Amino acid sequence: MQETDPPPPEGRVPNLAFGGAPTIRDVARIADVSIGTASKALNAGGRLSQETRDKVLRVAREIGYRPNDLAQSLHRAKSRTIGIISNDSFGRFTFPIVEALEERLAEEGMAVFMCNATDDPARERQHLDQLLGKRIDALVVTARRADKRAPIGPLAHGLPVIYVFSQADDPNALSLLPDDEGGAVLAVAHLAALGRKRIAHVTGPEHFEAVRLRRKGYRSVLAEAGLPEIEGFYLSGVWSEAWGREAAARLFSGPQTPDAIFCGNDQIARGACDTLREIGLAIPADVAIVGFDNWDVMVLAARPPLTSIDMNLKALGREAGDSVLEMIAGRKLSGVRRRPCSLVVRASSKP
Amino acid sequence: MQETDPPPPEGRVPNLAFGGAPTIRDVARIADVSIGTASKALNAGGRLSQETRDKVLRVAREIGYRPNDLAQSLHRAKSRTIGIISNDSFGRFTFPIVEALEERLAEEGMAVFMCNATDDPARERQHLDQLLGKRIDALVVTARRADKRAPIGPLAHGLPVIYVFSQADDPNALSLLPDDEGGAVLAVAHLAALGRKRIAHVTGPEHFEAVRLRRKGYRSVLAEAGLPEIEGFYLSGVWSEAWGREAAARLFSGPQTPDAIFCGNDQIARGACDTLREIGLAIPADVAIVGFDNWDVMVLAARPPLTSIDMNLKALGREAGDSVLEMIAGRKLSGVRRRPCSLVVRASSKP
DNA sequence: TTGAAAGCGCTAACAA
DNA sequence: TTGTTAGCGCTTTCAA
Repeated sequence: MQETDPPPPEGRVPNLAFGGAPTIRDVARIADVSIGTASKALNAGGRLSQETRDKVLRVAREIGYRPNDLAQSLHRAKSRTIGIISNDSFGRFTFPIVEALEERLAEEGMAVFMCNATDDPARERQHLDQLLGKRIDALVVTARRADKRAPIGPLAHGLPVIYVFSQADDPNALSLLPDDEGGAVLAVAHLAALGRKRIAHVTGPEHFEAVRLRRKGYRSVLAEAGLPEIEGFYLSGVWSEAWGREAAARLFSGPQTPDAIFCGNDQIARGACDTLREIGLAIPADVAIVGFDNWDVMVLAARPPLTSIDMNLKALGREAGDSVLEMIAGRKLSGVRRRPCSLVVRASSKP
Repeated sequence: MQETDPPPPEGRVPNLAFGGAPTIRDVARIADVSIGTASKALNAGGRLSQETRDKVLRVAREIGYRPNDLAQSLHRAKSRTIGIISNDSFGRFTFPIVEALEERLAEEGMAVFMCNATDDPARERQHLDQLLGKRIDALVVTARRADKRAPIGPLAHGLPVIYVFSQADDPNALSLLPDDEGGAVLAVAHLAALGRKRIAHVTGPEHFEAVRLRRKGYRSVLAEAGLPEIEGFYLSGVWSEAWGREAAARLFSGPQTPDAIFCGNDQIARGACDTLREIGLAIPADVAIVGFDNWDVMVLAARPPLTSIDMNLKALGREAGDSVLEMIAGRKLSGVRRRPCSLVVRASSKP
């Protein structure tokens, strides 16, 4: 490779290491100062004549010098790098989180190694090992999981670990999660405020903690508003449109029919809408609908567009970034933190 | 932090660097050999007595020694790390690619830095700079882009760069893309083989190269099959269900009506299905539909489930991984490579 | 104000 | 078979 490349400008012969990236030694040699002086100039520290400083900086710019973070890290015993292990294949939920987290850390000059383990413990183990080798400063574990997971490990002594959108069976760990129960409360309270009296809840599989929490929120609002929990108005199934369609059909074939449905996700909500329209019921006039996730592709394409609960995953990711930085700075954080959801009102529940 | 942690087992005092991670020096000291010997034992090289080798390995395991990749990289002048810059916010298309790429590289013990630039040149520049500092061995640029992008740069001398699902105005670069034209040919040929004679094409905005290529494929099949290009049967709009619904309505209000529609993506296809069903047309009996992307959420929820073209993005990502490895090994690769799509037949076009 | 040198953790060439 | 040492690129202390 080196042979076929054109010679570097000005006849200088850079180091061959790392694709010929110039080192501080090169800078020092060309600027005709010592390495120590060059370092001082480049790091804007210490006492140095303006002249020397300028000369060094000019040379550095000219030859395209970029300090080698590997060497810096080695010296500082900090890699300024973190690892993320995902078990969701970086899916729909993990993405916004990771994106915001990466953005937050990039602001501080930290970089992110991303690893996908897809729920395979062996791969998780292998990735973790690799990350430890890279001497990451912190580890973030994320996943779309039904329930608590086994804590990751064993890890380096004192390595900060944060579980986001995921929760570990470890009292010393920090978990960041959306407040599913609060989100459900927002949704159902909204429907109740609309004057709806017969509110049904169609949701996903109960082995998801989120399903249980949202149901809890649903029930608490009913109780508080003095609304009845009607037999057959709670339906647990799967996270699909097909289930939403089926569940809606079931609801409207019973002795009592709802005037509002709170759905466990947007796909279910959209399915429900389709069935209602086919039955000839008007949304929201006859039945108001609220979904969960605020997934643009679903809520906007549904007819009518869906009111939904937004889990504010980007905010969650950003906060995870903040926590990572705090923990790297030495603070010990632990416990489960649940962050508020928000209600986004659209036509499916417009008053 | 160090004070509050329990003392390490067996009263040993590990180094304080990198959170107290043991070094090869620790291993050597405890195993009572020289550092060189320890290194030889750990790297399974050189001549060494089995006894010494075993002793070193045992100690290493006991104290949880993991070589410091930073130091290794510094020495080897190879970071065994690559960077990915995405401009798609790691969206629906980028994800499977990145996932497969990461998986492929992880097999070779390489790690991946992920950076999201969301089409902001300043952030892209900043990320690139950071990655160069990390001395990545190669760079992958990915995006959901309408058209060719400006080549990334300036970069380190000789750094391999690969554009995936993205294309740069740089003849020396390697681009990996799905074969949009070929995918369209698959779709339309399938419809023609079903005996359909009046095939329409509803698609996205023409400033997407993919739209132009797919139209080209569509036309070539029509020409080859001796089918007419009927006035008003090509409709370019946006990538949404709403446009699919509208376009279908338009198609069926004209003087001539199609017996098949090839859609530029699955959302358009799904929208078209909805309109057809409302008009009272049977799919595929009256009108056969084929989508593009094979996006599970769409194709499975549509009624009927959609036949679609799969861009095989995971394969693309894996191949990108292979290319990265080749280029790191020194091979120069360049040019635009388009990889085949495949046809996935479902009810919307079942014979 | 500038230079010299030690050391971060590791590998590899050479010496013993 | 094992030990010693130089050096990867950088920062930092100490000396000049």
